[in-house]
Order: sequence, then C-alpha cells, then structure tokens
Amino acid sequence: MLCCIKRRSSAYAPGAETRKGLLDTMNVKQQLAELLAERLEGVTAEQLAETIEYPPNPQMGDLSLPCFKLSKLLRKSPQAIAEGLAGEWSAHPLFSRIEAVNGYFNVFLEPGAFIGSVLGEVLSQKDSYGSQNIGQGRSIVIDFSSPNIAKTFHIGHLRSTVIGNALYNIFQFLGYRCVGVNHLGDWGTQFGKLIVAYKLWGDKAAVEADGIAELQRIYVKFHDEAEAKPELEDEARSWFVRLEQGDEEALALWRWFVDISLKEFHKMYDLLGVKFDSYAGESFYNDKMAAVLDELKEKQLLEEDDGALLVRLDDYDMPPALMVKKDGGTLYHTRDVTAAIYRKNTYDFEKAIYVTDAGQSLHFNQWFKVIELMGYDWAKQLVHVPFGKVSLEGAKLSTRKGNVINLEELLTKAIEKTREIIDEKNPDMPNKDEVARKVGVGAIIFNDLSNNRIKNIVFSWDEALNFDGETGPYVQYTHARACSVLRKAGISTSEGLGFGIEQVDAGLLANEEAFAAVKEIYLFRERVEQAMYKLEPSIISRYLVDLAQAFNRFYHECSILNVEDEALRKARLTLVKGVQQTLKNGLALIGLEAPEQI
RNA sequence: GUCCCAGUAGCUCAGCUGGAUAGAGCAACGGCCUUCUAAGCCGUGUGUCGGGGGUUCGAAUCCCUCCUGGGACGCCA
Repeated sequence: MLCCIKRRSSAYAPGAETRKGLLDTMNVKQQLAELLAERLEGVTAEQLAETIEYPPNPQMGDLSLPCFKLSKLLRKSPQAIAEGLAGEWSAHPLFSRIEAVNGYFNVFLEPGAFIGSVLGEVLSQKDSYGSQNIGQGRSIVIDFSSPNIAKTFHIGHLRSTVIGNALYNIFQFLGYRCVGVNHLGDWGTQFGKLIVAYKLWGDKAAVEADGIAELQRIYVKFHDEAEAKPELEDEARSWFVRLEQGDEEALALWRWFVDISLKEFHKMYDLLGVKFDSYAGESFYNDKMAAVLDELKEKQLLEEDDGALLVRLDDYDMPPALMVKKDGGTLYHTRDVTAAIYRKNTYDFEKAIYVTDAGQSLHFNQWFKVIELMGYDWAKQLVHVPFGKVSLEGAKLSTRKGNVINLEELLTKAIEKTREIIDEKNPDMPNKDEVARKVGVGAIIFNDLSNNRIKNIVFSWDEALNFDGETGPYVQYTHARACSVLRKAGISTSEGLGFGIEQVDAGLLANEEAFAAVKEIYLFRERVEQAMYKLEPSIISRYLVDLAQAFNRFYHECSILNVEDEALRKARLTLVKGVQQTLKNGLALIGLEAPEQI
C-alpha cells in the first residue's frame, strides 16, 4: 500500500494525510503521482503531482499526465513515455483503465472506489469537509472594510468588506488563526471640517434621527460653501488642531460622530454577517507614532525636505514616502507603518493582509519598503490585496459629490425583491422574511465576489438584482432544492443520512451526471486551497456555480425519490447529501447563508 | 511624462504553474412542469483571445513592442 507522502513546503501543497480504511481519494493526483514516480527514474512524485491535470473532456480520462516535459529529461519521445507507462501498468483499485494518447498518459478512475471515498469523506467531515490544517494555528491579520466615520457606507466599501470577510473564513478553514481588523477612518482633517459644518448648520436632533446621512449632508454643504469662502478651510484646520490637542469640545463632538457612525456600520455588518476582532482605527495610533518617528530618525531613514520629513525611495524607483507634513502633522504612511509594527508585536502574524482598492498599490509598496528599510525581515509578510474600482454608469463614486449607492438601500431593495419572488413562487413557506434577507443579501455579496477582484465593476441595478444564472440565489436555490429532496426522504439535514457510506453501493453513481457531480465535490478542497493561495474568493463563487450546475443536471436526469431500486435510491440520496453539504460549506466561506427552503 | 493594472462571443466574465477541439452566464430564439422546488434543465449561433514580433514540441497564458481603457505619481486616505 502507499506510504506516507512528504508534504511540500509550499502553501499550495495538497493535504496528504492518509485516512484509515477508505482509500485516500482526496488526493488522487498525489496517489497517481506516487505510482508513476516508481516507474520513472529521476522524477519525483512532487514533480509529477504538479504536472498531472484534469483533462478537458471526460472521454480523455479523469486524470492525465502530459509527457512532453519529461521527454527531455528521459530522452524519449512523449508518446514513448506514455506507452511505456501504459505497458508497465498493473491493476489498481482506484484507477481502472489507462490510455496512451498523443503523448498524454490518461487515467480513468474506478467509479465505485472513487465515489465511495469522496462521499464518505463529506459524510464524515460534515461542516469541515474541505478544510485542512495548513495554518497549524499560525496567525493571519486581515485589515478590511475600514470605512470612514461620518461617511455613507456605500458599495465601494462593500468590496473590501466581503473580500476580506471571505479571506478570513478561508484562512480559518485552512487552520489559521485569523485577526480581522477594521481600521476605521476615524481621524484626520475631515473632522475639522465636520465640526465647523456642525457648528454652522448642524442640529443635534437631526443628527440623532438621520445619523450619517445628516453628517454627510452638512459635510457636502461644507465643500459647497468653502468654494466661495476659503476661510472655512482655515477654520476647519484649526478645529482639527484643537482635536489633536485634546480640546474637550472637539473631542466630545468627535466621539459623538464616531458613535453615530458605528451604530450604522454595525447594522450593515450584522446584515452581512461580518465580524471583526479589532476596531482599532487610525485614532488608536495617535500616541504610538512618535516612537516610530524616533526609530526612523535613529535608523537615519528620515530626510527633511521643505520642512517635511520623508523616506527617500529613489533606489527602488518609487517616490519618497512622506512621514511628517511641514505643519508637523502625520500621514497615512506614518499610521500604516506604526500600525504594522503594533500588529506584528501584538499578533505575531505570519502574514498581514490589506484589502483595499488597487489605486493604493503604490502607497502600500512604499511603506512596505519603509518597513524593510527599518530592518524588519517580516516586511515580506505584508501583502496588499487590491481590488478594482466600482463606478456608476461611468462616473466615479464620490462621497463629496453625494454620488454614491448606499449599501443599506441596495440591500433593502434586494431583500424586497427576494420577498416578492418568494410570495410568488413559494407563498406557503415559513420564515419568509428571514429567508428573503438571507437570499437578498446573498445575491449582493455573491455578485461582488463573482469576478476576479482586480476587475473594475460598473454598478448596475439590473445586474445586482438579477437572480438568474451565475448568481448567489441560483446556488442557494440549488442547495434548498437538495434539502427539499432530503426532507422528503425523511432525512434531517442536521442529523445526516441515517445510514453509513459502507451501506451504499457507490458504483450505482457511475452514470455521467452523477459521476460529474461527485468529481465536482472532490474538487472542493483544491479550490479552497487555490482561493487562499491566490487570495481570490471568486474561485469559490465560481466553483459553487459549477457544483450547482453539475447537481442540477443530475437532478434533471436522474430520479431520486421515485426509484424502485432501494440501493439506487440510497446511493442517489447520498450524492444529494454530499452536494448539499459541499454547497453549504462553500457558501459559508464566501459569507452566504444556506437556507433549507427558499 | 514615469509607473501599475486591464483588454477573450453582442454584453458581463472563466480559463489553474504554458498542454488536447478556447468555456460559462446574460441577452435572442425553440423545447421541457399529472413525477423529487421551472430562482431550474436541454437545444440553436457567434471568437483576427487588442495588433505585431519572439521563446517553445506546444502560447489566451511567458518575454519584447505598439494601441486602447482605467488608475497612481511629496505634505488626503
């Protein structure tokens, strides 16, 4: 039998624990690689595992080794290598048939063994199916969402929030200890403006009643008025100075603005199902920056230029990183460097991830370099995860111009629309409001996570509220559909099937549609790992669509409840359970709930 | 001007570290509910993979160059 496989050091290594009893099909690639490595001199199983791929067409097999690269190494033609492997092949319980075609060595899985093992795995691991312990408790700090106080939480912030949240879930699922940090924009000159605006045009009752919307209104008014009266800007600056110096009146207003804003943000986070481990925002670092500036001076990295202090980065083809303004004020760079050092000391992270829009790439590269120049070897553990901009019919979103799509409004509309669809299609369903919330919010989250994060998005109401095709509701619908079948078979989704995998004749699922669905279930673990490795939640979203499609094809092609043959019925129900569990696990990773009825 | 990112079907996008005939969804049209949820399934059609060069047995994928679009570029974050 196969012996233990040495784990590669790369984070991309597939999990390789061998389970007792059942074949470890959760690593068919690795198994095949092992097998072939014994027959190919000078080639390691690791190398082969990297080369083995899934053929584009099931007629070509389930796994394939292209022999072209080996050709040079072994000094034989690719086809000769493939044929050589085929000639030496001996019967194996997991791989039933092999073929040498045009330089490819193709392998067909033994359906019964493969299916039984995959479904056995899902059934036994349940909510942790697909998880691994790659992280082994090491820490990952994820800085995401980070909205600005007193500004509308709009669809621009949504991206950072849902991407960050998904990454948090994914890393946690893979055995990391995650620290989610909401680096609130709770400090800066805009508070000077806000204080001035409030004192001129503000009204306590109006702010209490309308919250951020009212703060937003007077903030926009400030900018309008300041165009004609530039002295307002001076006044704002002086109020910010008072705030920094701890002036009681300024501080009280600031705290109030923060409280009002947080109350609204929490409403959004509750709706989205997002949680943070820390809300240490910009203001948290106010008293920690001086020490860092001293350190920079000590390390002779600071240079004075026109009264300002900066770190030259000419040697790295970047503009200098400004650390102190000529008026003595600190900057974004100063706070980020300070925060990174604080987080390293506090959380001892293996990786610190910053989820922000791609426009900030230079900024991050600059201060990552500053950390490196300070002599911290962990500079390479800092990672910027950029995402594309959200625009609105060509126009950029701008808080100052009031040209934004309020997230609350968007979610409300999505929930309302979902509610209408439910009333039409499933009027007798219990908990209609709760389900409408899960599906409506899910549609919005999924929509934001369905493309590669780097893509710019032009926001469209029609698209955001479309529930057909590759959407969150489609995946949730498929999950509910699977639940419905299980329910009618008398199987509780929480308690499991009521029979074990050893009672299932997995070979009965060898037909095209069923086998394709099993193969999708099998791919889940790889996809989760890929999503982590590439810091790309959309890999999960797209995977879920693939899995849902495979299941729906199976569902249409194969009766489940209405089959006479008890063994076939059991086998199919097992597959339904496997799909339902995998959909649920995947949805959870990207922050969607999986209602059992919709 | 310099640097970064993107360019794949009418539209929105997948395409893994280079592998077999480039795939989905939307939109359009045509089928499928007396049987497990039709937010579903099946079928029909379209591609100079932005252009050109190069590396390679093999390029949508890697390199160079040009074009187009977006973004960034010292006292905002």
